[in-house]
Amino acid sequence: MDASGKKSYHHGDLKPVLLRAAETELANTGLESFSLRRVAKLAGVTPAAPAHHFGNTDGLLTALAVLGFERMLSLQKDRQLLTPTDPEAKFVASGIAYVDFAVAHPTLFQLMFDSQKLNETDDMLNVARLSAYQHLVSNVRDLNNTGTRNQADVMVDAMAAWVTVHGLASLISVGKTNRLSALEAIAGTDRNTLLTRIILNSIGSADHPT
Amino acid sequence: MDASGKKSYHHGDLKPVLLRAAETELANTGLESFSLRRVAKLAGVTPAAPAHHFGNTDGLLTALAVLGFERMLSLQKDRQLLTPTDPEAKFVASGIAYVDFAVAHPTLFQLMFDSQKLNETDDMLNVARLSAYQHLVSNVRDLNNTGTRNQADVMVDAMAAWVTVHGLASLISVGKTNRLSALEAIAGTDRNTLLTRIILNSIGSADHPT
DNA sequence: CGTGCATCGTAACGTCGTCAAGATTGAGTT
DNA sequence: AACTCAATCTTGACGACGTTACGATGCACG
Repeated sequence: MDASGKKSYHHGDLKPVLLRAAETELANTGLESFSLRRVAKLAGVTPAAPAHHFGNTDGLLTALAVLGFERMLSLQKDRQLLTPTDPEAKFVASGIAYVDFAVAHPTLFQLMFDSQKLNETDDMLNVARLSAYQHLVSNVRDLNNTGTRNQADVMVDAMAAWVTVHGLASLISVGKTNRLSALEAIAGTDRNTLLTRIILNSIGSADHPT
Repeated sequence: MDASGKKSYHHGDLKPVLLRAAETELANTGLESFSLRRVAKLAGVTPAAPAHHFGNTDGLLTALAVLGFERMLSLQKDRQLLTPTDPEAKFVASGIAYVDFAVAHPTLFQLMFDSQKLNETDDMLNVARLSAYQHLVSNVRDLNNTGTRNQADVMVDAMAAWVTVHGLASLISVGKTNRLSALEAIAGTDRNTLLTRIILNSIGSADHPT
């Protein structure tokens, strides 16, 4: 578009506009009813325009998932900067950020982890996933106070922590959109206390509060 | 149909046939590309036939999800019958059955927990979900050896266990269809040992092997 | 000032879910 | 045993969907 804001034949920077429109479409109608035509209408272009930038719908959703992974990772890192240097506290902060991201963007979280429409051969996607995973492993590696000696134990602990945090994020976030049973206990006042206890238990940190 | 197996105008018991066809369609093409017309073609009827039995696509998927919950719960109970009377062993067996079901039927598992196409007001669905949840709570309640005194602690432990098992099931099952990073360590020979350790950690059972 | 090419619109195709209306059959009644 | 009627399934159609081929447009570059 030109400086006056009027639309010309060539949009100019349609790509980020399409990504933003796709995110609102995903947030509004969910993943399973995602419509590319509505995204195009939201962006003010015809339904065939996105094909030139993303190939097809899967390409657009894959690019959106990459953005999601990057944003989730940066949220985790930002949250850790507000945390004391205690490695355990940083580890927990990253896990809670994981959950908070899933609650804030449930359908995007579902796209990132549960969708079959993602282009698995996409390099950006695999890089984003790998760096998110490496951040987790790095956090677990810093926790060499308990019993994480060799490489295998670090991997097992990282797996256990990831699994627990992902289960928390998944069940709580779908409880936002759908209606699951009796998960409001975690949404109570001492939410962070509860989450911390569950996350630390996953790696066998032997502290028994109460 | 009549005794000779020929199809008449009235199918007779189309409902279970449609459910079986929907399950194979779900297993073949996944949840996000599920096609009701293909289900009808698989069942040998026209695309409008399912409407008389399930209303619309969401109704069919909801009925299929109910079947999934019932089958998963019976698998958990069957697995527990092959387990010694130790409450902790029974608890772990139920969790591993949860994971095994998700691995055996990844798209059905996704439909049951992550889909937005389910009719949340359906009574059968809510009954099936509630009974599955009550089975978990009952199992956790039997573990009153560690520190599960009052009702609140039982609920928190049940939540923590569910979250961990669900995270395991979710990440491992999507690793079956998609391609996730470095989750094959759990699929090794000592898989059950690893799963047991992770599940028991979730409820703060303080045993440190290795 | 042209020219080439990326960008976007137009028009169309096949598939999708769903609905209204008609055909068909089995079950219940007398 | 003949009739009635409601349930079951088909037919035909509608709008929305993703995708493609082809034409229009205009920016970057010579």
